[in-house]
Amino acid sequence: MKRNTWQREAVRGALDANDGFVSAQALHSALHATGSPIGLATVYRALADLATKGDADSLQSPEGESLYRACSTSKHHHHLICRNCGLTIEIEPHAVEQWANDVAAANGFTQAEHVVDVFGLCAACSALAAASAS
Amino acid sequence: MKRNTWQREAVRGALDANDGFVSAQALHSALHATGSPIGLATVYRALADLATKGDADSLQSPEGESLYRACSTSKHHHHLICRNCGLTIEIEPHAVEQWANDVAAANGFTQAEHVVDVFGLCAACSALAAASAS
DNA sequence: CCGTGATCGAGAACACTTCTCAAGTACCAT
DNA sequence: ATGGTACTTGAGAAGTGTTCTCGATCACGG
Repeated sequence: MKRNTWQREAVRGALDANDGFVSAQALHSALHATGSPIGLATVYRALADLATKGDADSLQSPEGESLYRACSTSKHHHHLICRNCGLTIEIEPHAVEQWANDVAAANGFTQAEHVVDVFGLCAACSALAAASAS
Repeated sequence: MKRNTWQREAVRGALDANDGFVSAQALHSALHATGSPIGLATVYRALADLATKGDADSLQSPEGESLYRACSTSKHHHHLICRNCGLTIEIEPHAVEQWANDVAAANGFTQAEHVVDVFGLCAACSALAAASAS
């Protein structure tokens, strides 16, 4: 039995308000900044729940943090993430899905899951990088 | 200036002796098991160095550990990893490389890097899972 | 063989996440 | 509306993995 608490709503709201991936800690800070006395443990729980229900994506940042993002669809999909500004674009990798399954099957693997995320610099950040590099 | 110490050799050796990805902690334990009094900090340092020089791959396990693997080639490639036994197969994702670049370019991204790893159950572990599930 | 300074190692320090448990409270039935 | 129940919360402790500190050590060049 799941209850509807304002804390859960707050977490979901904070996640929705954010375009890119955010860490649990950042989300907690953000919520506190708005005056919510929500606890860190609760944020983690809420995020875990959202991720489980498919309402949020989670991935590991290279630094080892767990990052979360509101997910408009619970369908399987992947991301194109700007390394600099965090801008995230959802992508639909039909080809990759197929490929991953093929590769897995060819090697006798079952229950294949794949981690496919593309990191790069978005157009804006690319321009900035080029400018500062010159 | 880099020195050649037996500790570094030991770490590299232990990594080579292993087929799949291993955690830094596991590597440290393995080394201790062989009698090396090597320190955990040193293992981390050596692994970080190897990864930096391109002699080792590193990736984050879903649990957040850093996993390392000796890398025969410093060429870009990906992995098919058994979730159960750790068996790792290197795969050559021509199609995916192309796709990743296309997607990145289509969205104005530059310097695209991608994380493409497929997790699953290898043939042997699949059989085991099926047997225990029934 | 010596001196220098990079490296080692044990443990402390850190960051992130999960767990504990008493107190609070949303929900259902009445 | 009221009461009971048990899920949820929150503060801090605990746990885990990684990095840092710093004196001691040891590889390497001379």
